[in-house]
Amino acid sequence: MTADPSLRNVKAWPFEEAAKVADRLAANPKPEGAPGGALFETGYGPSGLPHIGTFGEVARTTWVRRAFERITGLPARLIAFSDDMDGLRKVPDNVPNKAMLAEHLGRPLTAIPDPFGTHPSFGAHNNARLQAFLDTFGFEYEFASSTDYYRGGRFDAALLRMAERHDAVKKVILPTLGAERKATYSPFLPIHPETGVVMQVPMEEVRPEDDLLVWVDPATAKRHGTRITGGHCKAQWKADWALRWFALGVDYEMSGKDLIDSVKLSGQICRVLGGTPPASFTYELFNDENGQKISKSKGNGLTIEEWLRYAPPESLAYFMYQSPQRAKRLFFDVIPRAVDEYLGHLEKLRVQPEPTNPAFHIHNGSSNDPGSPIGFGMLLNLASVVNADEPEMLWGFIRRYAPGVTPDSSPMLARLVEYAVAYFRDFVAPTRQHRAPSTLERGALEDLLQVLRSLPEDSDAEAIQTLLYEVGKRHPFANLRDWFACLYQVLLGAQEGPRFGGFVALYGIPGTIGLIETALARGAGEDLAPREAPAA
RNA sequence: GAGCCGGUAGCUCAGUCGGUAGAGCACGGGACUUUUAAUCUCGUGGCCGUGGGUUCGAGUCCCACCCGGCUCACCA
Repeated sequence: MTADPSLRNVKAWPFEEAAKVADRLAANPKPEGAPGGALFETGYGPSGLPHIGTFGEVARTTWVRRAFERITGLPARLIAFSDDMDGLRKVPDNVPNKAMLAEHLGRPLTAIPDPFGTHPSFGAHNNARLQAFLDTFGFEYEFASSTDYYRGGRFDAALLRMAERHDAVKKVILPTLGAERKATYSPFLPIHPETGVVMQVPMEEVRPEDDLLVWVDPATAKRHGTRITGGHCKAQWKADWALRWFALGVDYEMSGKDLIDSVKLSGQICRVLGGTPPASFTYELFNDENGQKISKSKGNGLTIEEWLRYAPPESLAYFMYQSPQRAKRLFFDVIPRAVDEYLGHLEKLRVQPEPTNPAFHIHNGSSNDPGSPIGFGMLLNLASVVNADEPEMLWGFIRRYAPGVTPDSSPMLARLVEYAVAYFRDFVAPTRQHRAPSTLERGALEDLLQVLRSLPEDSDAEAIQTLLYEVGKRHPFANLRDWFACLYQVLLGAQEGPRFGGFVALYGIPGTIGLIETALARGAGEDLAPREAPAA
């Protein structure tokens, strides 16, 4: 890609961030022989599974990466770094074989059998889950395992440097700790040679010249000597981050605001080691619809599975693009708007690619996706109106609204129709209240039933509509509006609805007959099973 | 205690380089419709948290304060 330095002035945060990376790289050139270009990192905790925030972080980092490539014309790599050598602190509650895991507490995740039995270790299992997750979205990245890096010696030189400057490293961290933790703190966490546990103990001696850590097991009072290099110890969190930045030459890493202090302290340690910390970017965390924090126990907020059940991943990417440094509320109601705003930007991108356009970043520069001639908000309304429990119901109405539009000509619309139907099934249908018909209405419905039964199945909407009026007029409704209200409320469980002739034509005469029979049976006192409510 | 974000229409939010205040929803009128929905159209609605400062001019930049939310101070 050819460099376009003018892009660094584009008022879009990925370009602003990329300019920071370019400046950092210019001021801190890679050493001779090292791969050129910039290194971007995203990191993952050891025990958690990928979630909506994981998606956001990788998507956002990717946008900065691409912007960097456009500005500088230089290559850029993204490593997804898994801290899989970390000790297991507690047994997660969403896994099998908890008793087995409990026996391995404190050991590196890669040294613990996989409770699912599908991978060589628990760490390998989680790593595979992470990669599978990232792969479903087509992210480009290089996976990095902390354990592999430690054992493979990729951190050895940096570890020895940290040993040489052990006191200075401790001096960064100690002032931030309480008295209790201060007494036991060490940037080095040796792996216990007998138990395999990642030890949090003070170092008696740190001897870089001998590649040796000397420490005492508090449980046995036994002295141990552990090699610094080769994966026999790992670094404690903030030191570990700094070590990684220093050893790999990371140029850019973003993180949530909960890590502001860690970024600061790890940066200081990185400098103590003789490196320059990466350009950093702090994003805000998401809240629920009431502006409250999202907690798994409360179940508030929104999972990525929920989002992707009701809207395309591009709309989630767009949501993530928007104001990453503002605390945004993440709950169901933001989805339709995100979809429609995304569609708007997609349309503009197709016509004229502009680097300030969010869709420019989401689609890496351009797209010829024709988008959707109908907005998502409208589709959701329509789905409710026409009782769209099947895509074909929506398509029937779409064909009349936008003639010539088909799933082939508008693949995006075809996807949105599926999402709208899912929305209707999960959120609208369960709220429908089918009331029983009055005596008057019962008579009219029975009349309609006879009429429909004698009607050809391919009767068109207008013909059916005419018959509906005739049936309504045959019965003493105060006005015809009441007749149609009866149809919506008794047959569909809704207060309002579509022109009923059109509905019957699409829903099918046999289907409509079924609706009426069900309603009459309900009115006769039969106890029908309520529609099953979805898990919200 | 330290730090981050926010406060703009009834609600949810946008507001670019400082230049007459915007959208969606809601509400009201109209069109379409064989008196029914979606849809389309027009409209009502603002001390831009408060006070100061810079400026010819501030929602926007600076300072102070008030209110709300979140995060970190154990681990990662």
